[in-house]
Amino acid sequence: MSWEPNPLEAQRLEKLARLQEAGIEPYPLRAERTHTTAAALAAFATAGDESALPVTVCGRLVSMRDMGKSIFAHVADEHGRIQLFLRREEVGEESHRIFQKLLDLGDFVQASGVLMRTRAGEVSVRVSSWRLLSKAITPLPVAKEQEIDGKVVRYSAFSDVEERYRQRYADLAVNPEVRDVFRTRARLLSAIRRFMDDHGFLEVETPILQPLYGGAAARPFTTYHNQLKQELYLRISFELYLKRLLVGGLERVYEIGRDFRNEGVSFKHNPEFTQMEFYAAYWDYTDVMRHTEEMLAFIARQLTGGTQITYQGQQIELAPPWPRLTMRQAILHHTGIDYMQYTDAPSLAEAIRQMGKARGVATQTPPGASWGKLIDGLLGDFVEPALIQPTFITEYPRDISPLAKGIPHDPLHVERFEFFIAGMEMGNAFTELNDPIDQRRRFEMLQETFGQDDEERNPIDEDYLRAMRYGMPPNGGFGVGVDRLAMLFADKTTIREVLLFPHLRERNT
RNA sequence: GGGCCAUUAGCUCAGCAGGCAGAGCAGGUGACUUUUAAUCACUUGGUCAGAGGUUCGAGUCCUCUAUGGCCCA
Repeated sequence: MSWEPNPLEAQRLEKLARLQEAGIEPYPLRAERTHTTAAALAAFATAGDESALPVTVCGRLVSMRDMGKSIFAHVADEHGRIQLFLRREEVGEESHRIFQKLLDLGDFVQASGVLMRTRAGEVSVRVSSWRLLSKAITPLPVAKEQEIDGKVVRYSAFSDVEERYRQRYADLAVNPEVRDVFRTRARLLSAIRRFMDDHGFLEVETPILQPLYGGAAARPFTTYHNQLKQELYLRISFELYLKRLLVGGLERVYEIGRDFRNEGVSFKHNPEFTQMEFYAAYWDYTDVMRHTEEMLAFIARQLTGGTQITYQGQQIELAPPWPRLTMRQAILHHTGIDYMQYTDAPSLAEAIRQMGKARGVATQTPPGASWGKLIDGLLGDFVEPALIQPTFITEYPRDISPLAKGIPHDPLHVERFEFFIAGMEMGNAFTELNDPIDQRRRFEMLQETFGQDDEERNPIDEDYLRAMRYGMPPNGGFGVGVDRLAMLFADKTTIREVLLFPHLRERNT
């Protein structure tokens, strides 16, 4: 796709040429700045109105009011904006003329002068000299702002969702609150790291390109290494590599990184997403639960100062302990079905259909769905949306949990939990299976139970089984969707709002 | 995968009963010696998402396609 300047861009290219004719380099090598806009305003507040404090500020021109012999303009930098007050007699005829005629909103400038307060009361830089730092050719969708009772009201803001995602740079440039979302996200990541590091976990990085995929029920992206002549997969989880590290004697490990799943895109799914997984030797899933609730409370305190957050108008209390409910209790409570009365898939599917009919609600009983998948479906449809306050759902069906340790004397369940906040599944954890013989059996069972295209069916990873045969300490493992946590803490309802560059379908224009 | 809705100027949006494509902001020209959504005067700007159809005539009605949003699966 090549670029054909539109009329507005052509005008600016013309101005660019005239700037160059006037001997002005529109993209100079260096800039100088003594104060950010926020620092300048703070310094003025300290120094007082009569201080005539000299400053040099840099930023984008975001407003301009030409009064003839003087010009008022605002420059915005990352954290704020400040007004420039530019007078012809102070900067000189030519400089004034160039500012007036050849600058545009969106241009980066550097301005030096002393701080003063205008008649209208706004702290401003009384400009004695200025320089162009970067000429903007394409006009930003600049909106006008007005401050009403200390709140910034923006008019005609850039708000087309599709364009905001496709041109996130423009979105970030003109919608400062979008920048805040990603600051929140960064603080979330840093809080997670601090918490894990403080609890003796080692941060590691394992392969993204894998010869075999595994550790989750998902379809992978496939790629190819030309020189090795080898098919490779983008990882769908970190699990099997992190657990190899426990075999190697690293007792507490975690990884934060990208997983890739070749599946649908929705308000809570992006083909690549960020996951945090950890594994701790000598822990079981109850230890993991304790760690989980403490971690979330820690994150909340780091981000907000307290453990209570507001999500979409709902108060959510993250302080431990969180309620724990077995899968069986949860399903019974929300659907009236005690699935232990139907311990095979056909009878459970029938019970679900009956319940749906009786309640007049849609149910999902796809043919061939295993017992565990049916239960998981009930959880997603009837329980998950109701779990607004943080909740652990425990004791998952064995047939959908091939990497979790069974519960003694219970052939149908394993020591696993998922946790839910704001009606969203946030993470998944279990007492990890460390018996290599049982693990092989479980893998083989999946091969028999699930069809070739079923997402539950992963290839058998013989190298992983070999690692297990060397002896793996008992351990607890955990995975959390970082994007969903970011949604929670940024109070956003779609994953795209917390991803800088969310995946969108290609557009052929 | 299915249903509904949307797509009009750089941005935000009108336009419906089929009859000359509009507004505000941004842009241009000019005025203005402290304005702040500055103001005032004049003014430029469009493949009405794309393709096809109905019609004397389509931004408006129909079909298909593309992209996005919401709901369902």
